[in-house]
Amino acid sequence: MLLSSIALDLPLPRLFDYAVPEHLAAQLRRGMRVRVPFGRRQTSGIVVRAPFEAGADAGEHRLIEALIDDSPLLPAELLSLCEWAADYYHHPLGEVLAAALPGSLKREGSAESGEPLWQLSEAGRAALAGLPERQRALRAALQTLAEQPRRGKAWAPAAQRQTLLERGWARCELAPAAPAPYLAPLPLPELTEEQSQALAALQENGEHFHVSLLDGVTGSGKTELYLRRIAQALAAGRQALLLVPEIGLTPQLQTQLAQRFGEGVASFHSGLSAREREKTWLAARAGSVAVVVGTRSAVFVPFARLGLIVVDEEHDTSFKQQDGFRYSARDLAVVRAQRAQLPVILGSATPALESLHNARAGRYRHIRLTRRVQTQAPPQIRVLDVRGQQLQHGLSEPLLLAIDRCLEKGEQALLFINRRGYAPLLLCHACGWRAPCTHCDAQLTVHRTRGRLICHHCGWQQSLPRECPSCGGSELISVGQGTERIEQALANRYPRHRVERLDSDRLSQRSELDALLADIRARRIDILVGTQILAKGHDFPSLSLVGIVSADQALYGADFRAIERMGQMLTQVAGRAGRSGQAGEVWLQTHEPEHPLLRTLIDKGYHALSDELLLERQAACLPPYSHLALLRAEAQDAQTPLRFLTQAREHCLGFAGVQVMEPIPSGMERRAGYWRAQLLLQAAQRSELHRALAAAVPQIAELPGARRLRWSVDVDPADLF
DNA sequence: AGCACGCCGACT
DNA sequence: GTCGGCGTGCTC
Repeated sequence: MLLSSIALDLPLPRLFDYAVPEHLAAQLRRGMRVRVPFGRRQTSGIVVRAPFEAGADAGEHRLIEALIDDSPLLPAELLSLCEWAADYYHHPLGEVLAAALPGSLKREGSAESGEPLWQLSEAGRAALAGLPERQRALRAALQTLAEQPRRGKAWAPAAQRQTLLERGWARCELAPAAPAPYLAPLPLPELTEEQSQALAALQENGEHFHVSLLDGVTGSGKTELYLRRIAQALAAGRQALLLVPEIGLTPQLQTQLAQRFGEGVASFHSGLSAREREKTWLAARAGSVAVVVGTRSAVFVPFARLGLIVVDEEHDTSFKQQDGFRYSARDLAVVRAQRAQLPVILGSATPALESLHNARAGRYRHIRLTRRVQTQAPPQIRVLDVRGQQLQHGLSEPLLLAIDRCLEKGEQALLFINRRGYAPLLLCHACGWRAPCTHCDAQLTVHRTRGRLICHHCGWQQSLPRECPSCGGSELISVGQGTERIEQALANRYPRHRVERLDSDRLSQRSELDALLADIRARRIDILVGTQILAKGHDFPSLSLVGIVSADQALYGADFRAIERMGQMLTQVAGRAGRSGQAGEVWLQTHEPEHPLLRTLIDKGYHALSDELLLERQAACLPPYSHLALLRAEAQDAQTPLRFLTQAREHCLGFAGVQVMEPIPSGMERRAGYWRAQLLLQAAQRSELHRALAAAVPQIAELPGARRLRWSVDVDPADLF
């Protein structure tokens, strides 16, 4: 009896073997979707192991009911990447595959795209001689195929094609679309000397696997180098994948891509409809789209002839999926490139410490761009010691005066504060009551324009109270600053100038963002207030002043990556200043002007900071000098997660080189009504950590309590909360 | 995850 | 007497 292993979209760490009906045996191949009975229902799955002879001990097997695809929906390269990822992240393969498929193709759904290519098999050639004269139609079909492979369906009637497949006399593959000829639009922007050298370095290993860390200050022209390398891939008849942190926020990049590659560019991100995503996915697979630009999940888009992967802003944490299947798209991009033997470029002005460490270790080629294309001087960060200073809504007098001067010169100013809303806390002056979220260990944020109190952790909201719910007092004060408050304060101070706010609250609609960015470029906006959204790759041509309202939050951050993040964010925001001709000034308000790491960043820059942080990490045995995995658990009461993790811990113990900490409540223990806890595993060698997880995770899944709570494995966690 | 089976509390 | 709560077990 022939069996085939099928991956089903279930949270179970195993495959299911089904019996293969005779008439399907010849056609069934890895990567095809099949319909199978499962329990008392029907579901669909993906063939992971092609038909194999059942061993003597084979138990009972139900029959595969039908094929959904004529040819494998998942190309071999992608399927094996998913298998690798399931293994590495210790996540069920069926769920990994579900994450890799666009929603509409997860179940049934026809995947007709491009032309099928039919070829005669060895068995078919052999059968040709022995086929009786009477079966004229079948003979004719076989004869046609024997002459040459055929595209499409017109070469034989459906019945005969079906028979050929069933008997294994023919195979049907997706025929790769012919590459569209790539014509470089002229003239291309001229490269600086430094850019030319970097481009030469990027080309050095040709089209084979190598990782280039393109480490270039903001404005040094990394994007142009991506475009050149992509153009080279296209000219060689290949396709390219460009991963970006958040696509909706980078319309400029989209425009540049469209200008350079025209219709050959397609995007892939959550802002698109299921239909649009499916279209891009299938077009890339068929080879009929040249460049795919997409967010995290685009790392799973199949390609007929992938030739290059670029990860822009590789340090960005949005490449890490934060729930369910917790993969890192940046890391998977490198693995994918390695397995497919392609070059990959990781680009950033502020590379992750992991990437810098890989570059130092010689695993990545480190290519640096230190000069800006348009201005000579990088912006100088000036520290504003605000201790004891009179602050107006968090803004100090010197900063306000700097804004005055900036506006007088007719230039634009940008105020950065990494907090949405009006104020992070509502406090009763009479009794000290603070507005809490009833579902989280957090305060509600005041949103004055909407007249609401909103929890930024679970989304819960209520209307803004007029009196204190605790004592009835009427003096409720907003403590601290958010973007709304800064916006309002500046609008009041500068009534004749236009002040706008840019944060995720304002970005409900894409058209709004476009209009806002257009207004900024046309200098219709004088002051822009916003969160880290501002740091992400926008060019503001006449921006001469950047004010960072406070850097202090990050300095007290509990996570071991807090300072690294702060350095990245401040460097990225500061990089917005002075992009065309003017030098630009950056002011940073802080209560900790002497903080040594803040000093390093300001006086010597991000790379000096990262050098120091790497030393600290080495001394503390933290990543990238060790490897972490976090077991997370949450339940509706406080004890269940800790109890579960205590049991889970037993299964993690006893592996050489792996340290298993005690389970502890998470940084914010209660969130969205759930009590959360975590268990940290640490190992000097990745292989040791992997060995422990491979043994422990299936056992943990079998724990009696495992079904009464939510739990997950987080390999290479982005944060320890 | 579904979807069953199975054994204890308040209802027509 | 039964409707239905969710604990436990299984799915090739």
